[in-house]
Amino acid sequence: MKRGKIEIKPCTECTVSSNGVFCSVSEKNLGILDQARGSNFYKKGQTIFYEGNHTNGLFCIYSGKVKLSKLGENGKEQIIRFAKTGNILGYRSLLSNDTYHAPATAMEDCHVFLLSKDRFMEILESDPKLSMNIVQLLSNDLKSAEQLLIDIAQKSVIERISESLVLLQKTFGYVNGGKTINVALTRSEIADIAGTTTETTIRTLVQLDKEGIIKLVDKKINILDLQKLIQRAKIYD
Amino acid sequence: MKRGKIEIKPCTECTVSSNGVFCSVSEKNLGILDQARGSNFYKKGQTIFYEGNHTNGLFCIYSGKVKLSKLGENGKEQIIRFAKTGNILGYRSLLSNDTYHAPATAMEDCHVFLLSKDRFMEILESDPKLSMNIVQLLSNDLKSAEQLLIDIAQKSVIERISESLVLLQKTFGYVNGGKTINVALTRSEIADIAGTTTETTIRTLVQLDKEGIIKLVDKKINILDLQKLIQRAKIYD
DNA sequence: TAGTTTTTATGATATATGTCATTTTATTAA
DNA sequence: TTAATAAAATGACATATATCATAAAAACTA
Repeated sequence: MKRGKIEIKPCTECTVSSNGVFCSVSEKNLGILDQARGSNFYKKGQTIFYEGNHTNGLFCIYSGKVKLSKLGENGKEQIIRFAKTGNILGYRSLLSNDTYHAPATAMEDCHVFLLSKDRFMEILESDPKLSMNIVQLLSNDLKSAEQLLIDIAQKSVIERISESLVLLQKTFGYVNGGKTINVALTRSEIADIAGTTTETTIRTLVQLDKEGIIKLVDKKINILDLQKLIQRAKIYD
Repeated sequence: MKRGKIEIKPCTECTVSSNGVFCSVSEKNLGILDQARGSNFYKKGQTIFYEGNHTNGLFCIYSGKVKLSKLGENGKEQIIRFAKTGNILGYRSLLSNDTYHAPATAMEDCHVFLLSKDRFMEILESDPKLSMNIVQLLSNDLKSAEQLLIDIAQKSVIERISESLVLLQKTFGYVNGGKTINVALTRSEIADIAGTTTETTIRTLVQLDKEGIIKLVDKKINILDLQKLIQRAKIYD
């Protein structure tokens, strides 16, 4: 963990995102954030918080990619959201005074800041712009969750898999401007986004490959025809 | 529509709920609400707002029951939430400056107050307690939506139908302390909660009836053994 | 009250997707 | 580099649930 190599900027000089919830916060409050924040590293595969743990603060991703999932009664995982550099985590549970209900797992090595609940609430109360940002964040999450709900309830597997790929490309983009989706996932994890099994996911990806819509190269997924993929996903918006 | 018979109290004397979002609002702001509110009646089956319509305000249910659904690409409906006396509607779209994404339909005759967006935002900005309530409301909605998502993705039909019945009983209670769920729904609507078809819903309800867990009397559904129903739904929380 | 429409009920059948088993291919560790 | 482990791929088969068809009952409505 060559921590010394990573240059970590203070919150007051943060440039990781242009539309994060803290972007509109005052210089003074950013200073408070700096003093209050703790810093954690997580290796790929590590759990950032466990389902059922009591909420102790807010996480802010400085680098890396995170998946938020939820475990069904049978133990099967459902991925409900992704988070990347500049995003915050844990606010849902924190704000409804709840235990965490969706375990977060590092999809690659992550550098994450932790802000205590008390300190966050303090800044939140003194900054109406921030609370408006949080409201918008929650609204958008709710909108996505409802959309995912209806997709899983009503779409076929190939539509859901296609949609999952579109979501991944929208969220993480391409590897330096190419056609390769900029995130590494196993087939089983893709299954956990689309709400299906690993085998069915493999078969479906192979089918999309044969149709010339995507190209599978090892674990990399290239999107050859995004328009067709969106069509296959029956996304109209 | 014997409107004269219904006694409508001003917001300052509102007693319809003890935990509504406006319950903690100051007397002064309640007065403003009174002056600002418009009043609408909707007959059973009428749509309160349509998907895609531009957001013009916030709805507050004075009496009646409402279902919020979402239409899939194939036109099939998925019910995502219910609202009843004291609940508010339309805040999700309003707060993310969006068109409505979930049409709301009156499940019985409804009396609904309408508050303009501007006036609501005005009160919201002047009342930190209110904005905190809204944050909590959104958090809870998000939690439920994620739960419903994983249920529909992973549970079997009988589990989902059982869970839907438990939800209905929790939300609307029993008809005067008895065993009859205090809401009238068609089998097709129950299917739209559980994310299945009308036929499968009918068969499943008959099965639960045969098992002695519920008792179907015309359109009324009686819950004979709530504990067993919860077990059947695989609800553990 | 009779007639029309909607809802509930039930059977027969189809099918998408899950499950289980096995092989091949990658990835990781020793 | 080899061994060990994990992931991907593919086939055979099972099954839950959808779909289609029809009938019976209930709820409107003229």
